[in-house]
Amino acid sequence: MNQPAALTRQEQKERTRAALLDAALELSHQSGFAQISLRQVAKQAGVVPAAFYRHFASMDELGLALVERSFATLRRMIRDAQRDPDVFTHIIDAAADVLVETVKVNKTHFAFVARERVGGSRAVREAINHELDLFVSELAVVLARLPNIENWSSDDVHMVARLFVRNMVANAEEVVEMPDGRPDLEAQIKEGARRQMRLIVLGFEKWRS
Amino acid sequence: MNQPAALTRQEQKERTRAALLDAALELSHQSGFAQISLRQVAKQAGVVPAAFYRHFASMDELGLALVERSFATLRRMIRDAQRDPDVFTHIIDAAADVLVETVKVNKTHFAFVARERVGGSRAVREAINHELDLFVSELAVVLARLPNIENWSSDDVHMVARLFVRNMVANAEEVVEMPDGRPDLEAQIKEGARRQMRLIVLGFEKWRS
DNA sequence: TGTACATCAGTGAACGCGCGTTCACTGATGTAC
DNA sequence: TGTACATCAGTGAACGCGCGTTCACTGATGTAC
Repeated sequence: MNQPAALTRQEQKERTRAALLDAALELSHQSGFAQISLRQVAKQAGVVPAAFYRHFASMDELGLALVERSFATLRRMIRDAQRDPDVFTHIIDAAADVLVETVKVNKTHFAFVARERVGGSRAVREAINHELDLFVSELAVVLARLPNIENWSSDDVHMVARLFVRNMVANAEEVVEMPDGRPDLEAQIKEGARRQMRLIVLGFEKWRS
Repeated sequence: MNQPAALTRQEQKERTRAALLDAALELSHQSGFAQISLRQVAKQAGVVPAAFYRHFASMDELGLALVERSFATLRRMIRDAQRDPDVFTHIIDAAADVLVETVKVNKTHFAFVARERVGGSRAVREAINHELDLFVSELAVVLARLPNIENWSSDDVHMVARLFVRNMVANAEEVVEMPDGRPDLEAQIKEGARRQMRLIVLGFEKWRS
């Protein structure tokens, strides 16, 4: 009969930090990160308000940590999608499925990004837009390998990547706002995303810059 | 030498109401409507906090009045665009120009819509999304008259209208965040909007539901 | 293994502040005669 | 036109509350010997 291994100080600190991040994410789901207070976050995480300062200097700093965590999820999504060989043969159906599935599983992260991209504090907003720009560039690299796009100017490829990311963000917003237990709505959003992407891709063939 | 005509009670009340709305719009430009306080709005409008209640029961009610005012601007835009005969011959260039120009002139209204659409309180958010849905339907009616779209299903026309409105909102966000006195950036956004719309329209010809 | 000291994550009380809301009021505008 | 009363937009003081931040503290974990 061993004692349950006591946590080291470091482990315990890490847990509290994670609890604060989770608390902020959950609370901001209702009303937006900018509306929640340090005291609410501390209470939800089960610590006293002053303890907050052992982990973050301000709510803004916690917000930036959340941006980082949320985009780690997004990057994992695109990396997985690239590894899947179907993506290049059935790129559109795959993208629609992956989008809806990933967003559903990581609802809180996507909701955070969608909300704070426009409504957040300056620091949080800028961090998110920077990450989205990086994301557009990554997608542009993937797109540049597609048959009809090979010879486009890099400006044009970037434009298409922005068009896709915008619609991805917009569709993610819809999934996020979807009430639970409505598979019909989910199918509808997925179908809409698929059609929009198909329409855009149809334009590829005839494009002249 | 006449006395300057004294304002009637009604006129004076109307002025204060407008001052409160303007104050809220201006203050929310910095940090978002949900972050500003009733007291800040009253101060900026030059009245005592208690006077606020002679005009609105709460900040939420003022927010809904702002949604209404902002969409009146948007509706005027689309109505003007339809009256212009060039719109059907050069629909894309015209749309890009009208978009950028109108947004520039009505920056505060567009900024309000873009921000509060996702970041606002539930009531404000829902009011904006409802107005945007109406806007999509209006645009669908216009699009249905275009050559390659005539025979599409109404579902498909709606899908395209959503695609356009989404990109319009996204482009409006960019114009709103554009620093003053950067005509180069403005031209860049306009050109980007134009290309995206052209790409989408190219897909029209080949579309099979 | 045992002891003495150092570290430091989390505590709890206190602070001054801006908040939304209430209330009785004031005094200019409006109305009836 | 003049008078007496009614209306009501805006006032100013007061309230209780949650906020972010500070501070000296506690006591478990970590370290040196």
